[in-house]
Amino acid sequence: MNNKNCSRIFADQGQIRNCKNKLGTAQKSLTALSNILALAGNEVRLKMLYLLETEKELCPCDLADILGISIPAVSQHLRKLKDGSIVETRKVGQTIFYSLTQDNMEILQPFFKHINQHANELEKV
Amino acid sequence: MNNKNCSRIFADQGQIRNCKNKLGTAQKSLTALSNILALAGNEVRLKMLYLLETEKELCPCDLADILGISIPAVSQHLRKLKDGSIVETRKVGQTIFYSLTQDNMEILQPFFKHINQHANELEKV
DNA sequence: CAAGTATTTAAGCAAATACTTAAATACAAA
DNA sequence: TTTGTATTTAAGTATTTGCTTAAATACTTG
Repeated sequence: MNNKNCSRIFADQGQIRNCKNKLGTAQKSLTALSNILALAGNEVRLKMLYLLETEKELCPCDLADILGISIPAVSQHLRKLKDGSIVETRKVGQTIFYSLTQDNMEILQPFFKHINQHANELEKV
Repeated sequence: MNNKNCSRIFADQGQIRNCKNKLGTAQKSLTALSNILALAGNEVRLKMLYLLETEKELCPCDLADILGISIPAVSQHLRKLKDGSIVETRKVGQTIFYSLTQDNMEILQPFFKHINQHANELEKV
């Protein structure tokens, strides 16, 4: 009816109102989650997270070597991950070791499981 | 030693080689997963997925109304989700209903759980 | 067929991404 | 202190993203 976008007769205004309410309630967690997923949704960063999971900690220098990209590129990805509280740092001499924080493990852990499962499946073929 | 990027004495070449192998093995699943996460890593699209999960199916028109963005914007997001096999369509008259496929539920389901949990926590405060 | 409606596609644009190289820091060790 | 190393930051650029409006499709129905 009084719907600017959609004048479908069958448009269920109650449903639409209900949906808006749900989004309102979940707004903060939706924003937070999408931020984490956006970070993990870059292939290079996902590889970094996967490597940090398996290796416990790595320095930017090693990551650049493993991933085959420049050190500044690695550093900039790591900064984003650190800004998102996904990784933390430990300093040993002049080397800085990055590792995963526990903050978002509930979300990240299934990814690692998924990657390993599928990698194994491909191995078995 | 013979490492262009990193000449740390303590760089463990065995570890680095091992990491490269792991990435090679998991390459395909890393690419596939990062694609899905990139799609879900956009707040608007994450909302869409969340809504489709709770409502079973919705048309572009309703989504535009609920999300407060234009119909073409919705349509373009939906196309990306469809290209990624995350949603599928059902046609009723001239209305097209979008719904989640089961293909990536293993990955997506935890997100919905996470969103609901956190939304509930905020409610209780 | 003609008119209307739901959706998609096209075109254009501003903002965000992700990389590169070069310069700047920070620190360790000779 | 000087030199060298690990890292970060800055600057520049090409690409991608996500939106908008306008036009095109597809389909229904009078």
